[in-house]
Amino acid sequence: MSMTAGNGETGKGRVAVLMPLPLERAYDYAVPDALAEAAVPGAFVRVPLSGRERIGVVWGEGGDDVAPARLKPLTAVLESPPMTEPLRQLVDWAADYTLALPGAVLRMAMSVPGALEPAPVRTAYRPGHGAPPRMTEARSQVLALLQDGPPRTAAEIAREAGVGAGVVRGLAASGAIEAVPVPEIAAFGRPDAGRVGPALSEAQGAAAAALRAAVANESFSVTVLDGVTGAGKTEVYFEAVAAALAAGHQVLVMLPEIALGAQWLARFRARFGVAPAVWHSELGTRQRRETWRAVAEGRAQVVVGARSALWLPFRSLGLIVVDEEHDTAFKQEDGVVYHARDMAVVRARFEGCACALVSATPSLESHVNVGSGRYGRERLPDRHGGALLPAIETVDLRETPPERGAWLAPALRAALAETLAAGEQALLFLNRRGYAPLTLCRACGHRLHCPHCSAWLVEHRFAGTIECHHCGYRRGLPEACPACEAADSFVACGPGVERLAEEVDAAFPGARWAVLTSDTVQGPSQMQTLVDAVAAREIDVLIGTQMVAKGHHFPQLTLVGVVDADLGLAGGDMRAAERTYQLLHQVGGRAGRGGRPGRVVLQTYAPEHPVIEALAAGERDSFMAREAAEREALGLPPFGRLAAVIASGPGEAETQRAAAALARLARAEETRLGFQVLGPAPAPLRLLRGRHRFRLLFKAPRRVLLQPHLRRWLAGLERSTRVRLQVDIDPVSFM
DNA sequence: AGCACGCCGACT
DNA sequence: GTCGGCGTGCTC
Repeated sequence: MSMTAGNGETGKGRVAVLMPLPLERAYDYAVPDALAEAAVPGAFVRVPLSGRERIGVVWGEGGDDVAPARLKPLTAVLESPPMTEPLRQLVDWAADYTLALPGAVLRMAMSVPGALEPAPVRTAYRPGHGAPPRMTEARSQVLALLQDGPPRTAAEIAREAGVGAGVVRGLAASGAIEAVPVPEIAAFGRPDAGRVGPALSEAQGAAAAALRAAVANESFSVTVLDGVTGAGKTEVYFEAVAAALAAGHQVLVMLPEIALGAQWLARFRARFGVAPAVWHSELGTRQRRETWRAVAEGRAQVVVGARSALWLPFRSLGLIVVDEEHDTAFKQEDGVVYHARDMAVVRARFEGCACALVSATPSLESHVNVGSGRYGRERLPDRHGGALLPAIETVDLRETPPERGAWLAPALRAALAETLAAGEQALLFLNRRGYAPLTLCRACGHRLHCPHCSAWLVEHRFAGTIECHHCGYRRGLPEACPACEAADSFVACGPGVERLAEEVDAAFPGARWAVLTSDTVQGPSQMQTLVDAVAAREIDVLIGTQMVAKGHHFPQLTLVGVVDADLGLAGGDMRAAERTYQLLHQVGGRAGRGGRPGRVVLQTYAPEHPVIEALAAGERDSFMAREAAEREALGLPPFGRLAAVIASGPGEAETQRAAAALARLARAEETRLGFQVLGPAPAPLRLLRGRHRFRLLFKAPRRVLLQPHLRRWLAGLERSTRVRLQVDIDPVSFM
């Protein structure tokens, strides 16, 4: 039930209401006297907007620029707990920082259909007083089921008793079971903070104590928890989770979606006795609604989720954990462009709580923040439980190349043979989906490219298709070359995971292999099936893209072969080296757990590259220091500021004109402001989904803020309305 | 985001 | 002569 305005009562007050719509600002509404008390800042309210009712949030005092006569009154204040001040501050801050419309940011914090309506009432059944005219096997099963346990819905009864829906209907009609309304309130187990955790090593104990102290402070702090894969970081931050729970606070744990699997949940359950609430893109509407409500009402105490969990309506956060902190999946690239790790730190600041950034390979940003003293750091030096770190070898492909038409060099083949002979498991890592990255016509050299993007089509031989990896375009491999009409003339160039599987199959007959990519594994449940198959030793060789690198542990795996260690370095953006280091380190971390020493073989054409040398020597800190020095010299983040603007539109010329016009506006003030404007240049993906794209890059010293000027220029820019301008503050991708 | 208003092609 | 395409503009 919600409070509703009585007839014609109009109070004198007015409030600003922000709506989850792409509007420039909050709109003012009159507050009827009857609602004055309930319409506090943060309250969810129902308001009229262009003839429809909308739900918005009271954002503050109204202004005086809209004439009182034009104001419409609030129609209702909803029962839902008001949005807390820290979350409202975060919405404002994020909109200001990313140049997004505040309403667009607010949408992320309340885009849960139905969550603000009263909990729907479902019809459940319990044993009634009547007796069915005729007793059947199915009917007695239903009655027996309902004798114990709570009332259940018709669908639940049918499923649990293994009977048809008609049986339930018949019993209800006869009065043998009785309908009762049950509000839809999902139960979330209370994690037991008092349970005794696993024994911690000395280093773990020290790190856990530091994190517990940070939580106990009940004030903003950021701690980087830095430890190699298998060092037991999760158990350490679980201690901080326990401390926050014991103090009566909620906890948010953010993970890249792909790492949010059964393994993590099982560890949580082992520590706290129940499963946490989970939040990710695959959640159904009902679960979303129930979880959102449970978080807002404080019934869900720990939420583990992907980046969108950042916007959940926690009442009282005591700790935010960002696990795999370095992962670029935390950067949202469409809609509101933001980095969930950075935004998590900001939320912790507004909430006045502790934040832990967890990684085996912390981002350069975190390294620098530790160095400057802004963040604390706890290190875990060793693999917990005595497992040895893997030995890393490099194979110089210039000296010992694979056979023609093969992609595994002799050394890696030999290592694979040894591993298989020993009855152990191996992982081959290649960050390329499909059969081959490029398919061309042997007769005329024509390359198959996407009709909507400036990208090659990738052959997926297992599926019998060619696909664009950027827009989802897909078709069968043509019989004849579209250019010269030669038949059966296509030839695959370069390796993809499918081609690798073919090679493994030919070289090691009888070896059981599986390919793990986003094509073969669609969601958490399929991932779990595969992880279980590996654990059950039903698979000898796992062949995968970066999906294998994250979050899943394969205890029997003793060999990791990186087929093309140079792959990530080719693009050459400022984070290429850092990212490659993180990815390969993480892949290597899959090897040799559970007591067996692991072995990592890196195939490379550039063994002298700093990334490869650092990986082979295990010299992470000096590598990161070098990277930092390089970025500092160039004035790049985190030492300087960077913003990218992508202009995109259906027409190439008008798109370029808009980008050029923005560059002109900015260049007029370049010197005065200390900016550097680069571009416009065609984006690496110059055509995406039928839109032409041009990039501009704005660089500034750290002390200069880019946003106010960008905002000014964008507002004054004359352009075709077909051209969209997307701002990306602190860009991660340079495509 | 919706939804209405407003000017140019293929239908009864 | 109309129905309907979606470009443009507005919502307190």
